[in-house]
Amino acid sequence: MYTNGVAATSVDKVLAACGAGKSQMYHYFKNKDQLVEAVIGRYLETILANQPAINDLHDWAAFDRWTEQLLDIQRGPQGPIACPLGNIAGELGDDPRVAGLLDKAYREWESHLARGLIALRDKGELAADADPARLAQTAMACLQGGLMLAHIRRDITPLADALAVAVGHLKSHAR
Amino acid sequence: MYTNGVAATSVDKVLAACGAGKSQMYHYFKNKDQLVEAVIGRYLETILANQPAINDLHDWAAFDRWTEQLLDIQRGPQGPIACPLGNIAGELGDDPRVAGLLDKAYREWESHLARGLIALRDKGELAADADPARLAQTAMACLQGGLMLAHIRRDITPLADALAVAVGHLKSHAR
DNA sequence: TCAAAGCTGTACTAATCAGTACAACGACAC
DNA sequence: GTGTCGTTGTACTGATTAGTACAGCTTTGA
Repeated sequence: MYTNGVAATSVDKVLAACGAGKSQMYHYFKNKDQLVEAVIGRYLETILANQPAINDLHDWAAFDRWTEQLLDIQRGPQGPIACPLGNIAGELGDDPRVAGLLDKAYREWESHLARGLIALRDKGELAADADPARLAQTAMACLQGGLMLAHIRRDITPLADALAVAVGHLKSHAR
Repeated sequence: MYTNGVAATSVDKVLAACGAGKSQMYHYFKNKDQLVEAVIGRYLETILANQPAINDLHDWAAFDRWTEQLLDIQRGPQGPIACPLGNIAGELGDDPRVAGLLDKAYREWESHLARGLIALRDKGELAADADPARLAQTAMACLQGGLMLAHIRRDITPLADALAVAVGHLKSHAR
């Protein structure tokens, strides 16, 4: 589903790939939509597991370490890879049900950034009137766009620049 | 295709929607892939036609008018809408052929921004060592991510903030 | 030991898919 | 008029789709 899209990935292909029978699929999932729902959940888990630095945003330098970790993932052998959630968003974002799930997933992702920003605010290193959730949302927008362009271009530069702009924007609220 | 994705939109549905027969489709297009190719071209035309302000980026204030125009589109009755090119990128971006077409389309889009930046540089209002193409690319990344989040959230804020950050970044190179 | 409940393999259906075959249509040159 | 070429409608094919039916398997609990 990540590589070829959700619609182009039939249930039969999924089952063949994992060596399971059809009765298993329809025993554990009501239909393909519910499978996709589980896939979205798995995407978020994988994404967060791949960027552990997002859990240690205790100072401003940690944000730089986080972006460096993101860039390192994208420097892999197969070139820049797309964000799985972004892929789903493009294909199924008009479906209100899927949009809701994606919204939740992104908010969870952003909450890690917001947590770091709140810690900085509590330490007096972020302006008291700064809005951590909104700042995190803006950073996520830059990250997502950078990922998408980097994937399409097979070039990490758009992501690197977008992340630099995003973190620069966060730091512009530093105290 | 824009609403439901490419794979979920059968050739038969397209033909039914426009009242054409199958022989017409396969007379003018070799196969569905070529139809998709034409759709991508049409997407770019529509996108550029919807933001005429991108052709008049003669001073810094014009960049603000351009972002305001983008936001006005998204303030429409049906809420924030996704970028058609971004949708295709999510579903088919792993296909090298499609990725190339999207890359070309985005470069064409960005070239309008770069043209404005070059004009500013020639007037001495942009730093001489600034890279217009790269700045345009970064702005596009922010724009794309903002569009995607705004669409998923049914809220224009992520796009507004991302655009503000993008133009702020451009202006940070002003002379 | 036995029955119930949970689990799985295989075969199937009806619908839909992209693409083809082919006859017939229209305009236009001569 | 007539033949040619570009165009179109309709019917079709074989493959694939999501989902179901059902029999048989395994585990569990008493």
